[in-house]
Amino acid sequence: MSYDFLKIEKKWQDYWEENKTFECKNDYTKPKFYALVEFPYPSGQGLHIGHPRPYTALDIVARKRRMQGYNVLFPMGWDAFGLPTENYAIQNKIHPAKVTKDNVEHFKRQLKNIGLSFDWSREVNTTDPAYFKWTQWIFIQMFKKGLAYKKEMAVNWCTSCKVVLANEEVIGGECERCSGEVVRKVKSQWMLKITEYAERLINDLEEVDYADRIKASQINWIGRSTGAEVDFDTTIGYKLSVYTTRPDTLFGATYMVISPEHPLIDEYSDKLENADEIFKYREDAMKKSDFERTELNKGKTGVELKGINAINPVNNKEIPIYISDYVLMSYGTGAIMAVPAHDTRDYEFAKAFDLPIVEVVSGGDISEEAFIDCDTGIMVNSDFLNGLAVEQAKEKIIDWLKENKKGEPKVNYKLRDWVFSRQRYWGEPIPIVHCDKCGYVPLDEKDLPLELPDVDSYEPTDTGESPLATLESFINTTCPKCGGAAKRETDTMPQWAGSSWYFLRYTDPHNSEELASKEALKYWMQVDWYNGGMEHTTLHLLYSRFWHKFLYDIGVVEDKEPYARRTSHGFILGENGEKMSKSRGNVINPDDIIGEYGADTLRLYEMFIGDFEKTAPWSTASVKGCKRFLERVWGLQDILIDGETYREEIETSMHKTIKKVGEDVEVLKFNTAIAALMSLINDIYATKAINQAELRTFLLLLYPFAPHIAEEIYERSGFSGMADEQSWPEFDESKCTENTIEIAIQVNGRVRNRIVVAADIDKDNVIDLAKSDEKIAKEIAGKTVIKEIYVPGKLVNIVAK
RNA sequence: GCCGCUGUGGUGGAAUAGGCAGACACAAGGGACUUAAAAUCCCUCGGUCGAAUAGACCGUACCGGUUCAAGUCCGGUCAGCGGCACCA
Repeated sequence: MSYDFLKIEKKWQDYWEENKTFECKNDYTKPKFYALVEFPYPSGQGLHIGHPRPYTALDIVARKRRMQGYNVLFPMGWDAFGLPTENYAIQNKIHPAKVTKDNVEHFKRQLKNIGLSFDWSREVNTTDPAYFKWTQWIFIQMFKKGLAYKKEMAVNWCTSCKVVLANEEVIGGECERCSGEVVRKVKSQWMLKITEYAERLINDLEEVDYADRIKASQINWIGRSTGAEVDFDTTIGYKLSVYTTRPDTLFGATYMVISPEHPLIDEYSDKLENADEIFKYREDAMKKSDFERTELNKGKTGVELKGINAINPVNNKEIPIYISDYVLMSYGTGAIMAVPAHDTRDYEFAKAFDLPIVEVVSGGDISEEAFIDCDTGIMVNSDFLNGLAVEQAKEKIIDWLKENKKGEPKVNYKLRDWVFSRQRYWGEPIPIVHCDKCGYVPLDEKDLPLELPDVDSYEPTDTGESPLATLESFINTTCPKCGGAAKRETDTMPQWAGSSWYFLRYTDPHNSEELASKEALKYWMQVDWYNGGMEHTTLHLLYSRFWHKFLYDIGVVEDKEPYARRTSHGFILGENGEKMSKSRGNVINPDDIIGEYGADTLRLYEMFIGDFEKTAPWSTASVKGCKRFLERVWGLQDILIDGETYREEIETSMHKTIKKVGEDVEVLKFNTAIAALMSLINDIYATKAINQAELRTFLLLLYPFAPHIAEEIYERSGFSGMADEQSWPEFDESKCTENTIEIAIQVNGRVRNRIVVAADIDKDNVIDLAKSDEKIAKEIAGKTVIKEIYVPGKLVNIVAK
């Protein structure tokens, strides 16, 4: 009987579906485990070979947890709003809902072919009105709390997608999705005040178990810095505030710079002697995209504000003010004090405009470059700060600023509010109307969901308006507050909206009264283990933490943080080590691999390919190794003998492997767990037999990794019940070590021989044995032994001179 | 520039908390079986010297240090990957 994987896999997949094997119990008395993988965007291309890697990993965890007695929630759904679907719909003149439905079906079939143990009864879809009703509901709650607001602002506009992008979606001046050119455009946009949560988003990372690299990049992205806001008087009476992280260098501030958008320019244009020149500079700067403005190695440009000077508060010296595009309106106050001696950019600007450079921290050579080092410098040319170290000077100057009412300590963040509107069709409609009398008014909650209307054309418009804006019947409505005529918001939400809370919906997906019941949320949350891509660290992961914290604040959820543990997988690259893509011609289709080698082989290979957290190149040749292993597993049936306890010659191997596999799964070392199973099967074949007790344990260890073959052999061997209902095997620590061990004997750190000794031998005995060994005796003859080291179970080192 | 990560055989990768480097695989070579091929099984497989499965030396990007002992710790250098980037 050969290993007919196609037949076996089909058989068990059908069985699991018919018997609803993986639907989790609504038994809230059992211990729970919530395993979560990021739900995919169901693109037209179908499943990518990268998808099964994280899915299989948590499938292994989920299956193991079920065997360990947990009530496991391992759900799956669809993050289905999005541009590719909309674009496909436009090109092919099919409704995006239909495209979505087809793609979902395709994805679902592919996922089922991998044998993942998802609870499909809890499937969610972000484009389902019954789902996005609650996305809209959350938005309205945010609006009511003042966290959603509309603002006229310069935004990132993708000229190709014809849509506004969040800062997070702009990569090196290009659109994250289509690589199209991104320019600045002033538009009125819905914004979410994520900045209000910046501090908590950093601080609460201490409460969760995320991989360090994930925490680090979130902290980096939020970009907290501490310093002071300092007020400078000007010769026209305007108070010019700046933010600085180096208030200690205040005596070195020899000029100031404001950003081109700074309100001072319009307010006091009549005082400017060179207003024309300044307005011209501003116009040029506004035309450029953020990327152009911040492009590397660009020389500093700017124009002096003639007719206005600033006054340095610490020494009352008059200093000039410049306008320059290296100062951004969106950070701090949009103005800076320039300390050229101790800031690289200011240094560069001062050199270009021949401005004075005054050293206030000694220790560098300011004739060569700005001196930045805060740790070693001593204050000079700074009156009452002279002689202090930088840190002391910071404290002292802040005290001085407070006393003299010239400034105060201040914390700043790089994080900006989240641009939340998109001018596209295929997204959640924003449930707000604009009434001339009442302003922006949210829909009544009983009128949710606000569904997408049917339109003839989903085409984006060059005017920057949503396709919905052309639909009079949709736009014109009545104000929920006053009943008067009002107009609907026509922008839709970004793709990140639906994924910001989907993990909550899984706990109670069919609830029509609430986003999920209190009991379900209380029982299932937090997510115990969430795995997803590194690329979502500063987008989805941060956004969903923000939403969850908001829901915590309004009493919907009980935990401050949604995810107790977050891990990240590496990408799978093409065989040539490059990113897989159609244009490179190195795409591997999971369906092909399953057809040729089977789902169990695919699962095993994706886990065996390398360190789970690192990228790994695909190798079809190596897939065969995993297939061979499963063939050998199948072959165990031919050498099966009777026996209800482990045979002596294999006992230690059995116990060691149970321990190793169990531990490795918990720390993402799936590759070495599989290696351990391979070693065990090699040991078993070396004995030319396997007994029933051994086979049963082996199958249970294999089951989470390769469930179809494990279940099949389990059944054929006549063991009771199903593999997935059995308890995870246990090991006996005392049986994990051999009775006798081989230890290495080193002389002066070099291995000279190996001897076999009893495992529990003591130091004196083993060293006597080592020294009496013929080779070792020869090595140390005529020398004085200085030191004798015994590392139990490993080696002896004799140091001799 | 800043933050994070990585550097080990022909390849993917192992190596608890400093203790025998190269587990487990892939590829390659040799052999068995076969009319033949595939599959399977057995053997070899870091380098140099060597007839050797005797033995010795070298070897975890590079230079140095700590230690009885370093892939692992410390200091420095180089290379690559990812992220951020005129953030004051």
